[in-house]
Amino acid sequence: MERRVRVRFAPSPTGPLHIGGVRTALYNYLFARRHGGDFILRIEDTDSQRFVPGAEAYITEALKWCGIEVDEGVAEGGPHAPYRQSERREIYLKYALQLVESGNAYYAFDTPEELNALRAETEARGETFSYNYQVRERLATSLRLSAAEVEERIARGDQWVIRFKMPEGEEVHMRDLIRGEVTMNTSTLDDKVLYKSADRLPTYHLANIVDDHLMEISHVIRGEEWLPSLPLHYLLYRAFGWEQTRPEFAHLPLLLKPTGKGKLSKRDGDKMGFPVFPLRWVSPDGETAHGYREDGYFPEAFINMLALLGWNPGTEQELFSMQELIEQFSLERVSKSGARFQPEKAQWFNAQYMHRKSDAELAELYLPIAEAHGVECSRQKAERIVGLMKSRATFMSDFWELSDYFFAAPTEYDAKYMKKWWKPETPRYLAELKQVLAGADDFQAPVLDRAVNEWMDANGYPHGPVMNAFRLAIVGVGKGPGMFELCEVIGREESLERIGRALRELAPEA
RNA sequence: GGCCCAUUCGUCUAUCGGUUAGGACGCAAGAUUUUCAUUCUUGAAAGAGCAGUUCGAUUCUGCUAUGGGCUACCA
Repeated sequence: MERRVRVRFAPSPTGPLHIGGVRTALYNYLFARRHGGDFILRIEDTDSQRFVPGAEAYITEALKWCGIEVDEGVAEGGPHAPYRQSERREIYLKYALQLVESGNAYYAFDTPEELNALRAETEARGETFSYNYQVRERLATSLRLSAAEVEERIARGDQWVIRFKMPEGEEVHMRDLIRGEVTMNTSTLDDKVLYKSADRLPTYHLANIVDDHLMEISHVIRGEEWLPSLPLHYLLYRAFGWEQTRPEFAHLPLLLKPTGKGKLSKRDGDKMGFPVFPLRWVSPDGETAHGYREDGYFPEAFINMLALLGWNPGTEQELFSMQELIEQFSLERVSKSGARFQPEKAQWFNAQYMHRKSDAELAELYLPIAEAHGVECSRQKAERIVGLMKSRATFMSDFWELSDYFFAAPTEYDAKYMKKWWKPETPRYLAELKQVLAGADDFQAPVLDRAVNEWMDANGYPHGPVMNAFRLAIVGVGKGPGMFELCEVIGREESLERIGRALRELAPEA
C-alpha cells in the first residue's frame, strides 16, 4: 500500500528565512507536487528565547512571493491544526511522560549553572563533556533519585527537564534517500533534552517526531545539519512504537557562504554584494538586509536558480518554470555535496527571464519607474521602450538609466565618442540629415531607414560617420537601440530638436 | 578533540567500469549589431593524493589530505 506523500517545511521563526531555507521549502514543495501529495507549513517556535516578532509573517510572505503554495499550515488551517508548535504545548508533555514511563527517558534536575560548571570542569581536564550513559547515574536524575524524591522536587517547583536515555553501544542503521545507508553508534551520542519545565515546551527533537507522526508526514526533507541527530530521531520512533510509519529521510546538501568558509548563515547579510534573503528584512532593532524581491529579481528567476543549486535534471535544460520543475524533480538527482552559489549566475537567470517576458508585462512594471522619475509615459510608449531595451537590462531597476534619453535630450556628449566621430564635415551631415528627417513621409522606423539610407547613398556619404554622429546628437553616448526605432519613439519634433541642439552646442561657429 | 557527511574546470554540474570527461555561469577571441546590449561561433579551464580490486578506473574499496556539518534546557 502506497502511503500518501505528505511533507512539511518546518522553519523556526528566529529571523528571516534565508535562501537555504527557501530551497529546502522549494524541494519539499516540488516533491509534494510531483507525487500529488501535501505540503505543510509548520512553525517550530519551541525556543521562546530566540523568537523574533515578524519572522513568521516574513516566512509566509516569502513563500508566497516564490510561488510555493501551502496546503496545510498556520494560515491555511487543516486537519491537524494547530500548526504552530507553541499552540500544541499540551500535546508534547504527554508524549514525554510516556517515554519516561516506558524507561526511554528520565527526569533531570541539573540547573544550567551546574551543567556549565560540570562542563567547564570536564574541559579543564582536557575532556569533552557529554551528558550520557557515563554520567547520568551520578547526576540529579530520576535514574538515581527515588520516586518519592523526584515527586517531591517536582512538587516544590524545582526546574526539571526530560532527557532521552540514549542506549549504550548500539549501532543504528539508517537510510537517507540522498546518501544511502548511514550507521552511527549510540555511544557517541548524548542524552538530549526532550522537554523543559521552564517554558513547558519540548525541544526540537521531541516536537519534531511527535508532530511528524501526528501529521502523518511521509518524507522528511531537511538540511544536512540534521543528519547527526537522525539516530536520535530513529530511536524516538522506536521508543514510541511508531517504526511502521516512520517517514523516509532526505538530508539536503548545505548552501555554503559565497566566499570564505562555512555554511551560509543569516548573519552573512548583504555584505557580499547580493542578498541572502528572499525579501528585504528589517529586524526589530532596525537593522535591514537586502532581499531578492526588492533588488529586482523576478521570483521565477530566483526559484529557477535555487532549484538548480543542488539538483539537476540530468539534461542540459537550464530554464524551468515551476510546473516543469514539479514534473522533473526527484530526490535521486539531488547532489551530495554543499554548493556555493554565484551571484553572476543569479543575475544571468534574471536576465534570461527579463528577455523572455512580454513587452506588456514589462511595461506594467516600467510605468511606475517612469512616474517616479517625473516623466509622462503612455503605456504604448512604455511597451516600445521596454521592447527596445530589455536585452540590455538585467533588473527592472536598470531600465531608467538605460532609457532616460527617451524622455530628455542629452545634457552632455560623451567625450570619447565625440573624439572618434565628430569631424569637420559632421555638422554638414547633421544639417542635411535634419532636413531628410523633416521631410520623411511618415515618422516610422522603416520609412526613416529607407529615406536616410537613400540620402547617404545618393550623396556618397559614408554610413559610419553619419550614423554615429546621428547617435551622438540624439543620445549623447555610444550605445542604445537602433536610431530609427529610437527616433520613432521620441517623435519627429523631438528628433529634429535634438539634432538642432547638437549643432548649436557642438558646432556653434557653423 | 570526537562523530558523521562530502570531494570532477574558478563556480554550479553531467558521467551510474571502457567518453577526445559533456553542459552552464564567468573569462578571452571572432562574427553579427553602421553604437551598445542581445544572439551566434570558437578558446582557455577539472577527475585532491596514494594504494588496492579489475583486462580496464573519474566511477568500486581502503588510507591520507581537504572542505563541511554536528557535538546547547537552539533549531
